Amino acid sequence: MTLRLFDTYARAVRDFEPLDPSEVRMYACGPTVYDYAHIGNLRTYVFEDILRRVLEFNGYQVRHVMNITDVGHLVSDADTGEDKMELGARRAGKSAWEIADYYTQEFRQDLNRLNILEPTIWCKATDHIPEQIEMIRCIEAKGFTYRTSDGIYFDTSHLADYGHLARLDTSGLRAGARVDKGEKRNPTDFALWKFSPPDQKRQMEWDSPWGIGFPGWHIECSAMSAKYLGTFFDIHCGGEDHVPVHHTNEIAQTEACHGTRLANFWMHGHFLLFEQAKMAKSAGDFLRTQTLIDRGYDPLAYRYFCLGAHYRAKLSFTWEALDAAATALQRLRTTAHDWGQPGKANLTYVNRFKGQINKDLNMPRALAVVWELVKDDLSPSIKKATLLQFDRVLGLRLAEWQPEEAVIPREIMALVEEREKARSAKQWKDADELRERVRQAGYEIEDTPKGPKIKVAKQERF
RNA sequence: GGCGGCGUACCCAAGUGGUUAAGGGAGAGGUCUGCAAAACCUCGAUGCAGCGGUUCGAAUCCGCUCGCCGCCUCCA
Repeated sequence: MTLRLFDTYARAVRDFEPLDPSEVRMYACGPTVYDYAHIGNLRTYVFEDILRRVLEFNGYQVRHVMNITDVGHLVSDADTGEDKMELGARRAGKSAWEIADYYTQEFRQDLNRLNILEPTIWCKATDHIPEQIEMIRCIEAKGFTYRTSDGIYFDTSHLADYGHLARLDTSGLRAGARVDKGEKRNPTDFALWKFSPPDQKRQMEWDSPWGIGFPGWHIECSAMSAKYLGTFFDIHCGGEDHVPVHHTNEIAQTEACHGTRLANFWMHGHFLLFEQAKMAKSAGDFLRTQTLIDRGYDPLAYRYFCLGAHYRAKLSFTWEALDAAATALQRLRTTAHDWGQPGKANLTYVNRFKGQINKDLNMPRALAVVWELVKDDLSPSIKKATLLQFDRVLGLRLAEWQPEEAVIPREIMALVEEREKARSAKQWKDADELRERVRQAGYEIEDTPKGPKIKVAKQERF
């Protein structure tokens, strides 16, 4: 069964064939660690995680590289703004290095909460300054650079097919219409190396053949991916917003230096919408995994929610939809738990599931197969084993889930016992009154053949 | 202004030319229960923003209209 993936470069779904049969090499653009990640950012990492798991499900070994951008990402892409790291540091009254460490750890916690597998290799931009300088020298030697008063720039007019990934119509771009072009020769030119301001000592700066300064944003990905994956690898992915600038420029740099378009497949996750607009850090509502936890949600409910939509479609976040996901996930967990020990997986179902995930990661359809399995009258042990196979891709931690043993306060237990006495005496009115008192205290009584079960009442969320 | 995309039931969302328009949640009815809850069963869009067109056949292709969003500014 062939794995088919959408390639932004070709604007088409293509059969996936690894360049090297022994290992699939993928690079995913990581975070700029100057602030927390919001759940919109994290949707893209969920998509990349699914991609990786689907590759592994297909039997490939995956070398997954992710960068940490801890320098050089300017506030404005006109290459004129302040470095986000320096800005974040000043705002927090800490050093840029401390800020980077802090938000890197927070990001890794987010990944863990969403059961996103960590990359095989993490790489920080600041750990690879020599590699970046070397690549800029390479680009310079091939004649693609020029110098301005504030840095070394890439001359995009030297590349005949610059912007192909984004289908950029460079002649139609209105130079300087919204952004001051500065000393740039072409509106699409971008900085490879920025000089430190002459009157100012930056926290992050390095010596280079061109002067003291720091690398531009795009060069780190080209340089580090070349180091860890080679100059032409299988898949490069990121958010859809990276298509027109960041990935376009990565390709330009690599084409100039190595003569390849960097990756065989370019894949992009689409935005999460919140109140009909893309979730943005600038807008007030900035939801994080911690926000969800504070509201009483398991972060994996958000993961399940993401699986309900195709990665190449915008997804509207609503609390009602997250509730739906949380409920569905909980049902899946309890049902699977009740199935007991896994036996042998059902191959027909596994193949149907695989058919969906291999169709450009059609997770909504894959979930439909999941629910069909749940309702099927196969034996519980077969269903359990089959579902656990699915979970290698779904990543919902279904195998390790256990019903929560809530700690019930003694006074609540006393009320429950009292109610049991009333019930055995068939004093229904008293029993119902006691149930109500327990509910007022925030607990629900569920009568089962084995006696009453007490749970923490579901929170009202609105 | 230019370019790209979207509009499917109460909510989220598959489906992109051909059997009865996936799935989840909510809701309604039912089974069970002293009552509830949970669970299970059943139901749910004769229609896919609107209007035209192409076709034996369209949610799916084309045109127009309306509404929304993204990119061209930092951005997952």
